[in-house]
Amino acid sequence: MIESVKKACHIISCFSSEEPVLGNTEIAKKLGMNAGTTHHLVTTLCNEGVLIRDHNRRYRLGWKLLEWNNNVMFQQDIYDKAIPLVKELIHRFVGTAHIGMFDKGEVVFVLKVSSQEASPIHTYIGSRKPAYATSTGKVLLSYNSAYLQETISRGLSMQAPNTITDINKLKKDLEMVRKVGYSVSNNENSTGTYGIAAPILSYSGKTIAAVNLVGPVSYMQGSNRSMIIQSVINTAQSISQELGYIEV
Amino acid sequence: MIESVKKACHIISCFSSEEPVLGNTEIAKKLGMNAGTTHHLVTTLCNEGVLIRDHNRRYRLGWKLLEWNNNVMFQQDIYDKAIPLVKELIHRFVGTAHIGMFDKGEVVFVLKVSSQEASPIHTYIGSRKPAYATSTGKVLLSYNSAYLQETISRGLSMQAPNTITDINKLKKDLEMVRKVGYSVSNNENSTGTYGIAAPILSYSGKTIAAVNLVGPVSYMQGSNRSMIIQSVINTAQSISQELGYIEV
DNA sequence: CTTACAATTTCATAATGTGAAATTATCTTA
DNA sequence: TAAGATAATTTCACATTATGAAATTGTAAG
Repeated sequence: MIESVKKACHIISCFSSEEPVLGNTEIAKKLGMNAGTTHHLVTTLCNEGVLIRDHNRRYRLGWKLLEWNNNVMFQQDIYDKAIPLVKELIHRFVGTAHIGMFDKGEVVFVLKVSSQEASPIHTYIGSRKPAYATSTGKVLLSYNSAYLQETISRGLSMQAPNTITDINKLKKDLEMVRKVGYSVSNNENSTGTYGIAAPILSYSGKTIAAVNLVGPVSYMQGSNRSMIIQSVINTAQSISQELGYIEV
Repeated sequence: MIESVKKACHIISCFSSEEPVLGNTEIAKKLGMNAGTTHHLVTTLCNEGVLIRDHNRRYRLGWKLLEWNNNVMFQQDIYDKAIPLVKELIHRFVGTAHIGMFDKGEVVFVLKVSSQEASPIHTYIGSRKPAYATSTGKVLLSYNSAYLQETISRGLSMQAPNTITDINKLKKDLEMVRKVGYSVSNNENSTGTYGIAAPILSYSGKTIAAVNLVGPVSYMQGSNRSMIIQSVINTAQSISQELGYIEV
């Protein structure tokens, strides 16, 4: 555990959409660090292109991160192969599709695509939601008890009217997900939205990600609900096959 | 200059689309570092979520980078304001539009949007090209002599049939760019493509970025060439105005 | 011009990262 | 399946390096 590297990471994490520009002392205060130390770290990060220094001697995130990010994308085998398949989904129906992966009790969205007419959804690539409160998350939990354990240990809290906050109820729900092969999130994560998700399997048959389609409750529960479910499952299966998974 | 942070950055930069997965010793060799030291750094980066460790104990880039990246995006004032304007451009014409900014002798593309029917262009968000060989780059060079100096000092080399490799020729070209207010790259950067770029100015009137439209030589030089030029210039001006620049 | 606050630099000291070597794990090949 | 080869990980003494208090310089506001 190398302290200075850890600190450097924390410094980068200080920046957000709310606070895109920070001064040296601001950073130091936020992290409870000495201003001199902070300054050394910040200067190093500037030299590496990770931060950029203003003419006002304030700091912002730099280009290096864009470069790194692209490599995260490429690295995700799943990514390239999934894009066209997910796009098909949003052309067939109106809504927003995500691919989510599990990390530390949460779902991280690694892909987001919306139909032109879709109502806006508050997610973005890289953003996170509690696993137990999302359709993608519940798929991932239902196929991996270690994930479930990790999630439960962090506690369940109300996110929207129907969030499942009872552990036994959650386990029942996940059992059902395993049985039917898809998960549903109805007003569990944000009010008014309804998601349907299905598992993406790696070549080895392990559930490594989930695709979903999210839309307004009324639309998703409407006449083509069963068609949507089938399509989401099909998309997930196609992606799995692209990844080399062979159905038994 | 904090060594361990510098090293950590270099480790992250080791990963690329060609080598998305690396082992500890591979990294160490690539950077000429001790394997033990590398291991400590890599472990720290894993704990921070910047890297992910395989079940084979090999490493890939992690989620943290996605999170950070999103903040780079948000932070770019230019970004939010520019997207709708650039989209207009690619709806009017067929092609790929970029916004590029200068960094260390190169253009970094911070935005890329293509028309549905556009032929693929080998760029992506975060990718780089030599400044002297691209339309966006030449705009940035023509308004900033420090940029030009930096670029020249790194040398000019052939990128495509028409790349300008002579310093004086380049200077002449940049003079013209300043005069007409836009730049043209005709087979200078990749064979068969033609780009037209115009400057984006900040509130203070400084050229901070450039927009371009890229397409096949035949199309771009065709009947609506002058209309394209005018539109690119207009787009650039609209973005500048969005950023608070007031024309004198 | 003065005051106040933030950024930067300095420097002695303590803490921390370093790398050679040992150990353990994994993969290859016979 | 065992032996050999290669890679990952751990250990530890030492030297390097980061640390933070304080001094200095820079900047903004009144």
